[in-house]
Amino acid sequence: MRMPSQKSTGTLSAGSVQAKSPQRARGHARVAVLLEAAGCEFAEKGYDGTTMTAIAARAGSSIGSLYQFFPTKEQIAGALLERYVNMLAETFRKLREAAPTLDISVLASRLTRTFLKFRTSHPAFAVLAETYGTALPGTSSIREDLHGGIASVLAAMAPHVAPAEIAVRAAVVQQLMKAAVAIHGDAAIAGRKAAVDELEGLMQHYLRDTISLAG
Amino acid sequence: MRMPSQKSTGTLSAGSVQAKSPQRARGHARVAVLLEAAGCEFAEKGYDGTTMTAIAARAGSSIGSLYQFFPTKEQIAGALLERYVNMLAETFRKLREAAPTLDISVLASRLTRTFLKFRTSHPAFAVLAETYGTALPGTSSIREDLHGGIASVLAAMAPHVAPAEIAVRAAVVQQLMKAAVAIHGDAAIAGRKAAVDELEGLMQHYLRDTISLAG
Amino acid sequence: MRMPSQKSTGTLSAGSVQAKSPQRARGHARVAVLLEAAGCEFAEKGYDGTTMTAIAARAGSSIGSLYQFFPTKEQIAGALLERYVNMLAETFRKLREAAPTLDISVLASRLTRTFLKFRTSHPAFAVLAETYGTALPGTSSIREDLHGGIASVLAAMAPHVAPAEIAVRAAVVQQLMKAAVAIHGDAAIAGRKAAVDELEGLMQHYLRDTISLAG
Amino acid sequence: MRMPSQKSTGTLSAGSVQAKSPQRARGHARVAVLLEAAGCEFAEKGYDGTTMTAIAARAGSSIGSLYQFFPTKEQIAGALLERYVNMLAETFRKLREAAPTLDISVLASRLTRTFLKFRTSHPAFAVLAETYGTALPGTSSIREDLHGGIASVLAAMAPHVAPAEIAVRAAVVQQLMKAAVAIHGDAAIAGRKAAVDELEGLMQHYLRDTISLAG
DNA sequence: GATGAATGAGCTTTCATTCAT
DNA sequence: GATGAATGAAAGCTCATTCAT
Repeated sequence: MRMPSQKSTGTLSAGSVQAKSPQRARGHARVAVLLEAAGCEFAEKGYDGTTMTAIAARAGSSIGSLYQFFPTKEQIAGALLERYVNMLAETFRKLREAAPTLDISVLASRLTRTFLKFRTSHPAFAVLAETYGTALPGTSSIREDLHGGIASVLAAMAPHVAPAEIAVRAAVVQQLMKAAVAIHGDAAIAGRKAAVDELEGLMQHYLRDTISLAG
Repeated sequence: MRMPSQKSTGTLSAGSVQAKSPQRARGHARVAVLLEAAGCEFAEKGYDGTTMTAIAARAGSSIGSLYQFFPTKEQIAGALLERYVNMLAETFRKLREAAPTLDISVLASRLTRTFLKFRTSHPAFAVLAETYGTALPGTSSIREDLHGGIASVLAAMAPHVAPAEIAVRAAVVQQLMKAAVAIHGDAAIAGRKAAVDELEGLMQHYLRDTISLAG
Repeated sequence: MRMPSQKSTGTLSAGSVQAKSPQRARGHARVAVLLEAAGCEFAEKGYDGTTMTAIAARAGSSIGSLYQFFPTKEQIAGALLERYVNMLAETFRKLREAAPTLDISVLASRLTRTFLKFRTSHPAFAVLAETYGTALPGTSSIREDLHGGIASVLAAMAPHVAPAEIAVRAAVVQQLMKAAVAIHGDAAIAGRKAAVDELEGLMQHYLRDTISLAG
Repeated sequence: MRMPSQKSTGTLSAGSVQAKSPQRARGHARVAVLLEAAGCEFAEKGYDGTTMTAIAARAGSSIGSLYQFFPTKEQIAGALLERYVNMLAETFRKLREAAPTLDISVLASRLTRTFLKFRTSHPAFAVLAETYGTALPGTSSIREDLHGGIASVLAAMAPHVAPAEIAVRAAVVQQLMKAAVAIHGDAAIAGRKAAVDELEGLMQHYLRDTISLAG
């Protein structure tokens, strides 16, 4: 494992992850291709197993071009993760808006499946969240972002429940979502479809229980 | 990530992982110290971040000595993992024996907490399970071992339920256990203790539901 | 210019420059060869122009071997410089002991020529002293070491002169010595031999002037 | 140290260093800004430590713009050096004209201090002179230019002394001037002001000695 | 068996220089 | 002419593994 010379804070402060943003059309296109390639590499080889050379090669770029936009391996991971986090935030925003009108069974299904779909179509997310998920204590992390998104959905679903309680419940829901992903991704399980359904049922049960809480 | 020149199979064939079982007491002691050191390093630095040199140094041995017992980095991880798996198997064996006489609430608590304790006292397990958890398709993995252990406990708890159904339920229980660990380990969550309790309640609910299944 | 990741203090604290000192006969031999090769490379190409690869190649070693004993380029330079500083210190020690009995003209000659000989037979010294000579403010540097050596000789020569005055005179003598080296090394000067003699005369004049100071 | 792919001669052929003399005022201004920026960078980071990108950025230009005026890094150094050499030549010219009417003590002071001032206000000069000072044998160098300037002053001061002798004396004076700079720049020396005064005294002594030579 | 030295492929990163718009 | 993207050789450094004593 190689570390960049300039020690980073260990945080992925969404916003200014890229050191040098492209100023020409060609640059923007190149950045997109590079991020795409990086996503594939991270998904296939893991963070440490991915080399900058491989990313550049997969993107059809030279190594120098890669470094023009992403001066460290950490930063390309950060840019990718930022993108994913934004997508997830958007997803949760929509879910939150729809939550008040949704049947609990539908909401449970959405919570279980949406994340599952996301992870399936963006396999690098798991790798990067794992690598950068455990940020330094006191730092905002992906886990917290997710937790906040889920909490907002739960709050929309059960507006009378106290925020502190919502926070606890959101943490549990978050883990149920991860559990669904894990089961889905585990090829070894014969009845994994059935298992995901079970988890959805558990989610439904838990959501109903949450709603039934006194304000 | 550094790879040995002669490509390995990538599998951790549990059983005969150690290349040379030490015949003498000296050897046994050395192996124990080395594994202990490796466990600490893996837990602190991750698999890729751990170097053979660091393991040897931490164990007070020379690099040559380390290689005498564990010819590759993979094998030292394998030996450690094997050890952990055996400990877990033993835990599940005891739980299985006790299961028929245990109250569901107690069993739910045991399932939730035992794994949690184990992961806390053996932090390297998570790292190694993560690294070698997703083995090549068709290979026996830690996940399967765990799954089997849990299934045996569930079978002892609910003998009348069909094996196929037990397998599905075991997968879900396994994820609930992981969820408990994740929540416990996440320092950012304020009410993490409450969240673990919630999960335990969910576990209990799920176990009761499992027992209530028709045979 | 490439910088080591672990920022150094910028100081060459003589004593613990090498990270890993050899513990076997073969190691000692290798270290000697490596230092010799490094000296040649630094002398020929300058500090920045010298590559670790080139040093290893010149020493007939692999790059890994070089890094086993000198983990950074800075450290190999430091080890070399330390060696040179020790040699110079020894030279000045001898000169200091002889100073009381020496004729001024002889001492002037010694001061002028000895340094000149040293620089000629250790051409890397100039390069390294130049590179590391300007240490951070408040840090002991080669220049200071030299200054101290010269001051001790002057003090032995003129024991009645105040230390503060000696310090000033030593600084001037030091520059006269450097001047001799510079002239000697400058091939473009036709009468460089004559010029060195002139400088020696100047040195003699200055030493006499120093002795004639009131205590 | 990075070298261009097409090997250069390594020489700084003073005179036509700039590849494209700007025809317009805009260009002249741009060149001045670029040289100014380059001077700062060289002074702060050294020759190898300075990057073309950094120069362009400091000048508020793009890298492409920089290369339009200075096709290589070497050439920008050359242009800067040429400028410095011209300034020094001018200084010496004035000094030579004034020399016949000047008191020796004043001349000694001028020689000692002028160079000192120059180096202080143009810190990049030292860096570049160091880097390109040791040119290939047979090439005109900064040292020679300086030497010539000093010799002309000495010749004006002591017209009856033979040119060969003047050359030797000029070399010594040149080193005394450098010595003054070195002492002045060395912050570690407590009594550096006193030391510079000493050197000035030595210079005076030497100039008088030069004048007293038989023709 | 124990030890430390040796090896070298491969990694991240830099930067002078060239190109296309 | 001005700008920023593209290029790739080369540098410092790491570390799993092998060897010799």
